[in-house]
Amino acid sequence: MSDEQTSGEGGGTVDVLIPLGLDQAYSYAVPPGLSLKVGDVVQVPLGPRETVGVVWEIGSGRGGNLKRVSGLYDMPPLDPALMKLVDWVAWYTLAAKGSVLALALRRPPDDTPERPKLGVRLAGAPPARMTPARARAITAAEGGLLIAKSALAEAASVSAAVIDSLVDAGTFSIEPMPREQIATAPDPDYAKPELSEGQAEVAAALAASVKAAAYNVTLLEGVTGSGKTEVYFEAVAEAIRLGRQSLILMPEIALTAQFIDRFEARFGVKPGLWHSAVTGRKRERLQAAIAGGEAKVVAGARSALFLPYKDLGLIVVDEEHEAAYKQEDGVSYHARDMAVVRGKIESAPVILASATPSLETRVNAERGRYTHLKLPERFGGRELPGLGLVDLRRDKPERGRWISGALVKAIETNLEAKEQSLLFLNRRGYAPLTLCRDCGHRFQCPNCTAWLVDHRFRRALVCHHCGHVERRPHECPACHTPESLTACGPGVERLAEEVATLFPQARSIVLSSDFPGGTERLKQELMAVAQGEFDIVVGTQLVAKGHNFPGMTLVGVIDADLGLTSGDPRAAERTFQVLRQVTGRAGRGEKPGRALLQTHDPSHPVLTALISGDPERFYAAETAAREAAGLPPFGRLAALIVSGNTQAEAESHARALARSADAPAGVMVLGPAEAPLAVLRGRHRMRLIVKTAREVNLQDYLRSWLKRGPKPKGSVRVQVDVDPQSFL
DNA sequence: AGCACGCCGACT
DNA sequence: GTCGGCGTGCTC
Repeated sequence: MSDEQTSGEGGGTVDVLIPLGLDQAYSYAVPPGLSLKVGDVVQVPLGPRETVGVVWEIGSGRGGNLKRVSGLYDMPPLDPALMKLVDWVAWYTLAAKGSVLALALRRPPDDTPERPKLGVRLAGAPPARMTPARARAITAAEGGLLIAKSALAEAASVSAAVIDSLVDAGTFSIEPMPREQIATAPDPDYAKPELSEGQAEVAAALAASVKAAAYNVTLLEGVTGSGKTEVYFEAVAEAIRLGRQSLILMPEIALTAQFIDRFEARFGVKPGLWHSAVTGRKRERLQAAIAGGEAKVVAGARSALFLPYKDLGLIVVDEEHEAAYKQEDGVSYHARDMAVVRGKIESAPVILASATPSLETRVNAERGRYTHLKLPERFGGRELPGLGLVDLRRDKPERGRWISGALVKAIETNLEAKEQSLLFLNRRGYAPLTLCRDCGHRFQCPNCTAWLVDHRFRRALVCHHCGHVERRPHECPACHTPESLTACGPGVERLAEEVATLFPQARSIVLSSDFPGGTERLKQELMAVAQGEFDIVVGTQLVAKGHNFPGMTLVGVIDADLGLTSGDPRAAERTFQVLRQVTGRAGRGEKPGRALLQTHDPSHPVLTALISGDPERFYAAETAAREAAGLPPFGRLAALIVSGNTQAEAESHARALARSADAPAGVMVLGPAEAPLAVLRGRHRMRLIVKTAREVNLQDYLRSWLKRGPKPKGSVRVQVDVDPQSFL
């Protein structure tokens, strides 16, 4: 009888969860001779075909005519902790259990033998006939090291054929490459950093929590340059010393060469890297190394959360406030919150690192759910930039100009001192609105409610919301007056025009995601800026993070009010974060920096808090403003995304929820502005803010609502946006 | 995820 | 008249 609970013998039944959009595990009969336990990966018939699945439960199978389990895969069973995570994430996100399992389940191993990569080595005499290409290849191969053929071809900028010919000539020998080391042990004492007293203290506290091997969450807050990474690396080092695994989660874009270099400099080897571009065999081998416990440190994007760690001793979520942690298609989850849940399940400490923590994380810290550690100083004793406001109501640029007198002066001073300036305007294109001088016609997107943005360089009007593009006509489409169209408001392109007029002698550049020539060129230009090749940089959000510009001593924010009035309940928070980041670009090198923010509302709490340098003030002001506006307080918010085939349909579903008799209090319907991707795919979404009383179990409520609700034509998906741990 | 069923537009 | 578009539903 007790055997029934631990294993499904021949004649019994098992419930198998299949990694598809199914919410229930299906029951199958266990064939004679097979013994199955929970977590086993099996093959089962599903409809006309065979599928992989995981034994989720034993013996609760309904009677009747069940299909049989076809077989057991020769692979390690799913870890109970991972199963628990799948159950929890499915419950929390209201996603089908099977879809969540799909995130966690490894593909059954590919049993075709791995073909070793071939490498070449300089081994013989030069060929009888020497050509420039051959000479380059030979030079590149000097030193007698074994080099992958493709890498050598790339390095010598020759084709693979040249290398092949040199192999035939006997100049190169061809040998199988040794398997790339995927899990070389990092050395916790490879290069210990020099930490300030304050940093060492925080590092010691983090290391202690790793040693304690218990769940707890620490918010590690420190401005850019305060040494956050160095400090959490000490926690990672401690985990390595204990022989346990660490996961460093980061936004996909942050998995850069810079981070890897820093890791390698600290630990002597690269971390295991997990992101969407790691595919095929490499992915399989890394998974195996993680499951086997050989991979000690994994740095990965959000999907790394569902990897089968053997002995997870630490989770770090770098840049915890980043929106990239939100998965919006398929299973909709916030990786930071799920990381906390995984930490809880695995009894591992979790570190949330950020220079600009999100409000919900602050709330959790304030309530004592998270420990709050701060790194106040910048590393090397560098000072934070001085911040100042320019009141545009007094210092008003002339019509069609956007740079105030005070800012012009500051730029001039900087130019004379041969120091760099950054003008920040978070608006791509030339002008955000185009209208007809004659009849007042405004160019609006045919799909959305957004204005079309004038992109002069591309000679087009573009909707930044859904991607719609049209030609900029020469006459007004409404009144047909020729050449009557006029640009309203500034974008970075227009600002660059003004810079060229005001400072014709300065070397300037515009950097935005529209940069002609793509990401590669953009990277080169960022490098050029860092090397001081430009005097004035005009840029969007893109310049706010990542690259360090040591020569940048002035940051001018053209419109600090931008984004404060957008109706999005998180607008103020995002503005605060981006302004803090971009003003932090000033004075990262030898010389101190300063930042000037142009505003029409100098007493705005976001700006006064920013100027004060104390983020807590922003948080306090934001909380008060919310209360005054009748918005639900932080920590009691969740967002529900309702989608339908049309916006009207989605809206009506959303209203139906808001109206239903037992709905949680304070449901608000917001516009679809936060879901540009969904709009791109032709699906309109609504975002609801749901306020709950503490007693309401939001997930269970929504789940039941979805079951009995007005069966929508489209799909209803739920993303819980804030308040991750209230039901933990 | 696949695969079947089912109801409206341009074609041998 | 049908071929086929993909929306919807089902799989123990």
